[in-house]
Order: sequence, then C-alpha cells, then structure tokens
Amino acid sequence: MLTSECICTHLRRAARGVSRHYDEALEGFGINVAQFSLLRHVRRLDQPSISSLAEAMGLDRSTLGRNVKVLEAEGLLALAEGNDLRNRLVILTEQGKARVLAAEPAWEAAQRSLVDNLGEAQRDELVRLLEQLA
Amino acid sequence: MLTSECICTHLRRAARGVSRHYDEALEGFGINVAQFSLLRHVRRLDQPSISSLAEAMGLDRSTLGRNVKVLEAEGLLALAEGNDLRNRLVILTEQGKARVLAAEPAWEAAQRSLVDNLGEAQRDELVRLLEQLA
DNA sequence: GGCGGATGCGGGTATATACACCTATTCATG
DNA sequence: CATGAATAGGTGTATATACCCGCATCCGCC
Repeated sequence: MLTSECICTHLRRAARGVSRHYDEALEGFGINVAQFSLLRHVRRLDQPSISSLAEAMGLDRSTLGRNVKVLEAEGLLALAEGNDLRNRLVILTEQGKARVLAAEPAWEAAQRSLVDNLGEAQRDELVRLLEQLA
Repeated sequence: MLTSECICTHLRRAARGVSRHYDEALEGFGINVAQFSLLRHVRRLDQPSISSLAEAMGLDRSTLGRNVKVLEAEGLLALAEGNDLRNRLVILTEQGKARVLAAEPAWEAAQRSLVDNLGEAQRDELVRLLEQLA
C-alpha cells in the first residue's frame, strides 16, 4: 500500500539512479552531473555570490562553497571579490564555459534517453511535481 | 522551456529539500531519514546480506557497508556471519527495532504534511513516476 | 582435487551534503 | 558615531555516496 512507503526514500533512490545515468553519460568530460549543474547555474546567473548561488540551487552555503572549490581547483570556476568586502562572486572561466559546451551534447543524450523512456507528458508532470515539492 | 531543464538537477534538488523536511521531523531521535530508511529496509528484509540490501536500496555495496557501520556503532544494527564465510547478515537489534518504532510517528507526521500539500492523487502519481525512473 | 571465474566485502580516495560555530563586514538605529 | 543585529563566508565534523582495487571464499568443470 502506498501509504506505508516513504516518499523521501523513493525520491532519494530515484535521484541516485538518475544521477548515475547522467554521470555515465558525462564520463570522459571530467565532471559529474552535480558539477555540470553547478557550472550551468553559474553561467545562467552570471557571477552570483556564493549565497545567492546556494539559494538558487537549494544547497547549504557551506556545501556550495566546497563544491565550488573543487571546480576552482580544476580551473573551471574562479572567485572574485564583489562590491562588498564580505561577499565573493563565482565566475565561470573560459575553460569552464568550454567544458560545459563540450559536455552539453552528452548531457542532452542522457536527458533524451530518459525522456524517451518516460514520454514528454510524464516528463512535464514529473518536473511539475518536483517543483511543487520544493 | 522544459526541454532545457535538467531532470536530474530537479530530482536532486527535490531529494535534498524533502530529506531536510524529514530530517527535521526525525530530529531528537538520533537518526536521519537515510538511516531511518535503512533500518526499515533491514526490518522488512529480515537479515539481508550487505549485497542484497544494497541491491534492494539501489545503493552501491560499499556505500551501504559504510552506512551500516555507522548504525552498528550506535547499536542499532549488528552483523552476523551467514552460511557462506564470505557474506555477512545485517541484523536489526532490539535497540534498532525500538528506535524505528519510536521514530515512526514523527516520520508519519512528516509524510502526512507532505501529502497534505500534494494531495493523494499527486502523491500516487509522483511515486509511480519515481518508480518508473528506477 | 585443482584451477579459473564468479561472488561478497572491506578499504582507499574523492565528491556531495548538512549543521554548528566562528570571523569579518555591513547596516540600522539610537 | 557607537553598538548590536544582520549578512557573507569559511572551517570542523559527520554522514552519504560512488568507483576502483584487492582479498577471501565459493563454485563449476575438468
């Protein structure tokens, strides 16, 4: 009976499995799906602060700071000082932009194979439900 | 446009957020939702091996072994030898059973507040979609 | 009975994630 | 302007997660 099933457990399991699917597709580009997502968020938000980026991604600030550090060491992200002496801006380097562009077709293939298996209507429904959860 | 959104990112974000919701509810019981789920799986499967438990949960074997170790140190799980000298059985201790029982009402409250916000039809739809992804 | 593949696990290493706490800076307000 | 609250980050610690590799054991087959 559905009532006895933990929705959170289902979500976590699905997130793990789907992450593996995308990670497999991204193999060879030197980034995993979490990093791919982080890079794309930075590209979209254009020099966000650590906090605003964390907020946008629904991540703890400290988590995001550490994730950024990994990509900074790879030369894909850089940190610059903002107006405020407190905050720092996350910047997508040229190398970072190139890496995202290079990986995007593989990401798209992974996404497509998933949507093929789901159908577009169910994909939309899934995304809608996930957004409602957040 | 939905096509440009990463389903995996959505899933991961939702999993994080919902996990936080359940973790909050489980605060005070000394376990988080991942551990709660692990304990319940052990209870349901009744002395599974590490591998079969990992398989059932969609987790890597080594991950599961480490997660078990944490709960073993807390006295909630124990490891026994199976028929085979290779495999080990994961056992829910009396303390572990008691902990799950104690935490279950809090888990249920968290689940209920989530379902209240979602509606039962959408809950069923969500679970169905998540299972289809796995 | 021995040998090669299969199976079950643990450990090394790395990233992802969160919370609690600390520091530095900024801001609001008296 | 001084002081306390609010804000931005970093660090310490702990768990979650995965992949790779190595070791022990088992099993099928000759």
